[in-house]
Amino acid sequence: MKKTYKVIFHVDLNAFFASCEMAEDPALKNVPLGIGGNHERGVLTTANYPARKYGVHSAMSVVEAKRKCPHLVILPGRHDLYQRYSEQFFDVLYEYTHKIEKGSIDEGYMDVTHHVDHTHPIELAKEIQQRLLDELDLPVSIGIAPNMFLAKMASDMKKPLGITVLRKRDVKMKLWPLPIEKMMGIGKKTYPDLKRIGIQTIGDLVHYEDRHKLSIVLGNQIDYFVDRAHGIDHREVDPARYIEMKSIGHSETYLKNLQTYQACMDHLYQLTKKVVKRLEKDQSIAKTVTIQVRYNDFNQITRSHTLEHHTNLFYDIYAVVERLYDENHTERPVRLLGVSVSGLIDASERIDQLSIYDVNEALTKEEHVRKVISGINALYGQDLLHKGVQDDNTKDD
DNA sequence: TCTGGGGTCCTAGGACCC
DNA sequence: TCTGGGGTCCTAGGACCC
Repeated sequence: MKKTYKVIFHVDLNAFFASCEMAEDPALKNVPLGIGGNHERGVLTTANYPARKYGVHSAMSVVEAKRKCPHLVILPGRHDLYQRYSEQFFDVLYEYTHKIEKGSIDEGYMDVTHHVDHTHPIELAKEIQQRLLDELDLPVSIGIAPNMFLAKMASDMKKPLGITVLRKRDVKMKLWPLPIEKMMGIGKKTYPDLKRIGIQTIGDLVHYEDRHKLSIVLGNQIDYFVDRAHGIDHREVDPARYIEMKSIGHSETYLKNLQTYQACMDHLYQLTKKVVKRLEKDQSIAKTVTIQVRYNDFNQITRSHTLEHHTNLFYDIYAVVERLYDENHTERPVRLLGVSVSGLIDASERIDQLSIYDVNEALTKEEHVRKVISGINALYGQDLLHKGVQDDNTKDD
């Protein structure tokens, strides 16, 4: 018989980056630990639970955290290590089902509807939690609910090492009393607006009568949020989501603001190198190049340019970065620079684009000519190499 | 609280095409 | 020619999440 409801787990690694470091070095387990850049402009990405006792938490500036907890140990963060742990974490989950949607590096949704035919959901959650602790030394909280939204809200209710069930009939007692800013999707901009019109809790949102006033704050997301507040969420756990990366970027905040054009270009060059390295590693090619410039007053601009064809060649991408910066350079001190690429596709798809020609010859010729021509592209802002190709097959309407 | 770095998604206007 | 309607792509900014 077909079930009329689903059983969704949201599995959330507790203090993930810190937990990885503690798994690697158990001596860190009982000391307050934060992960982040240990300098004046540093911010913590994670704090372990001993550190949280001092009021230290993620997104807190390192200066502030040290004030609250002078003996806080701060480690710089090793993303490759965390990536490996994350993969092992998901490998354990995949042993139970492949209907898993990654939420981020440290959380995922599992649709275990069919698995719980023969195991009680709570027993299954306990088993998964214990295994992750035994095998990887990683603590998780698990939310159990009939949909993704409620599972997510549930996993947040008890940390660390919590298991929380949130059924439809629990919504009134467990969800509605929560402050509105705890709701997924309500951030620090929307929260004050909701408060201003008298909404403090998720329950207040459910019972709000002036729909017009509410729509001014929530726009056309209004139905989305009201549904969620009722505990309604029809999304399916979608394993394909978030598997394919949509953009790759690097950015840096500088200890001292950059004052000169040359200093900015030097850093943009390095950032572009990092981005291209990752493009190559992922075997992807990109179509749009974006730079980000944040000034000392925290105002920021983004400027982007879309190429006529996808590429992962350094000289192609850097030529665009250089031109975008040239066009937007000012005397204002620069706090942060960023380079990112988007419109990513698999590198093998480029061959498909050229398949009407002799593939091998077209590719080698292209690789060769592009390096030479990218400088000219930078000057004229167009892709000269492909202009001729394009003109042959566009006029057809 | 003087505010990182990795991302995703949405909106809105303009260009351009049919 | 005094003015449309639908669709897609590009660009810039912004909100949000971990």
